[in-house]
Amino acid sequence: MTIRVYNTLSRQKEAFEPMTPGRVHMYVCGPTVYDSCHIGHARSIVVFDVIYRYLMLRGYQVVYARNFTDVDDKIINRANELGISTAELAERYIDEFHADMGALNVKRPNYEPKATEHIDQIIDVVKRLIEKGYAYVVDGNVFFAVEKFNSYGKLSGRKLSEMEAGARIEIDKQKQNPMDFVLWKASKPNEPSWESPWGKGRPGWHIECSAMSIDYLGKSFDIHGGGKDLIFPHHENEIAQSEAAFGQLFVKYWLHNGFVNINHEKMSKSLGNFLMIKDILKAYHPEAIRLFLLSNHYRSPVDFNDQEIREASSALDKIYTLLERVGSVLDELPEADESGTGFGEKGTNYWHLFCNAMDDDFNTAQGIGVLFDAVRHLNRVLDEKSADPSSEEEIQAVCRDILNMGGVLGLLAESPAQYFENQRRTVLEKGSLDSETIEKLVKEREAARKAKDFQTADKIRDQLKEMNIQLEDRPDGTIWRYAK
RNA sequence: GGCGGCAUAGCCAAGUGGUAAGGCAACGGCCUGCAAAGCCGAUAUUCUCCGGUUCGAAUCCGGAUGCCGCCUCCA
Repeated sequence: MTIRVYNTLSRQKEAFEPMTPGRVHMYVCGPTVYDSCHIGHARSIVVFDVIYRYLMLRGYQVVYARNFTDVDDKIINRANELGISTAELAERYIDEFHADMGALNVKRPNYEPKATEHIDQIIDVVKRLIEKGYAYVVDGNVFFAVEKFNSYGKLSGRKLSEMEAGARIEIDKQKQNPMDFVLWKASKPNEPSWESPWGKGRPGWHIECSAMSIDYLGKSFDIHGGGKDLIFPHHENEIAQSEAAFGQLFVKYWLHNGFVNINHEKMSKSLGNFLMIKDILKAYHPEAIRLFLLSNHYRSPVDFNDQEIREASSALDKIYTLLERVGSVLDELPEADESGTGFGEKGTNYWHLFCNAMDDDFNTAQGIGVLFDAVRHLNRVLDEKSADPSSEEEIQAVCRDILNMGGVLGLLAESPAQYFENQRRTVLEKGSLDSETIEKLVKEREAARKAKDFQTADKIRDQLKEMNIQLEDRPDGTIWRYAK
């Protein structure tokens, strides 16, 4: 089985064949650290996190780099507003980013380079572009001359002539062509700046990604990812710079994720509807957010709203409920197999179906369908277990599959006990009840039931239900959980 | 104006030529003192509409309608 990926460059799915067999070098555009991360960032990062996990599981040795843009206009403006340095501002939001991503169970890339720590490499690329005649200097600014690069527009499918016709950008008189973009920006007073052959300045936005990806992954590498909005101009310009400077293919596969809308509207500053990750995490389990984000194919747009995220939460409950059931039957849950060999013969049919889905352009939505098929299968086996104690092996195998799928998706990282305990704690924090009161009521009801006083028992249950507490009578006692 | 995408049950969603996955919700049955959880079942004769290609189309082609994105900082 080969993995097939949709390549923005060719506008079709292609067989995935890394440049070096067995090794994958990938780069994803990370955030500009001037503000908190929103759900849109989360999608991009979670999607590529899953791709990263899956490639490793398929046995590839993956080198993954994701940058921080820590110097640009927005950062400078924000730092000035707050009266702190750009470095302090960047550090603050990098820390926050790591906290958010940690909560979302995102694996750290091998490298997380910052633009400001790669000024030498950036200057080096700019120099090279000037030497080769692709760039020109005007008053301490260095611009890339798009007309000199023949295949400019190949990623976004635009032609220079057409773009000029429709261009509504303010024309910069320093530019030879309105579409030329800045590689090195002369600094104004009181702006962070670095010495360069063209005077004090700072890097343009696009050049950092070229310089850093090349530095960590090579002049040609396999996968470059990011949000769809980065196709033009950011990635188009990265290609132009990199290929002009080094005369070789920059990136083999370009992958772009779709947007997150909020209540059917685009997230935008004018609407003020940015949903920050840290705020969503206050109300919902991080894995519910992941499950929600991965329920649609990564290239499609997805709409974030209360109903959707609640549904994802219910779906996640269903999986953890199953794991809890398994835990009550087996001595311990099987270990997920993250060694990368789990792909071979060990898995059952569910695991292979899941891999088939993932092989098809990382179709997590389909994969999640397989996951739920496995959940239903296992619930059925558990229902019938009393009649057939020899089913333990099957339970082990399917459960391991479920945990393996969870491992790829970055889900099911908690034990069921932890998961439900956290959920109960959240309910208690929100509500006016404390666990002692609940336990007391549960005991009273238990006593009433024993005395066959079902009227009283049901009254207590209804009373708790009104406070979003659902009772569940099990053979080994009554438990309570959050009622959706 | 240029480029691109999408339209599948009440909602979300997978499915790119072989006869409609999965989740949530609701309904019937099993289980239960009753519930809950879980399982089983029935739910789209049909995939926005109109044409065409084909033995066969949600899937390919043409057209229509509707919605959305990018072209400006943006994941």
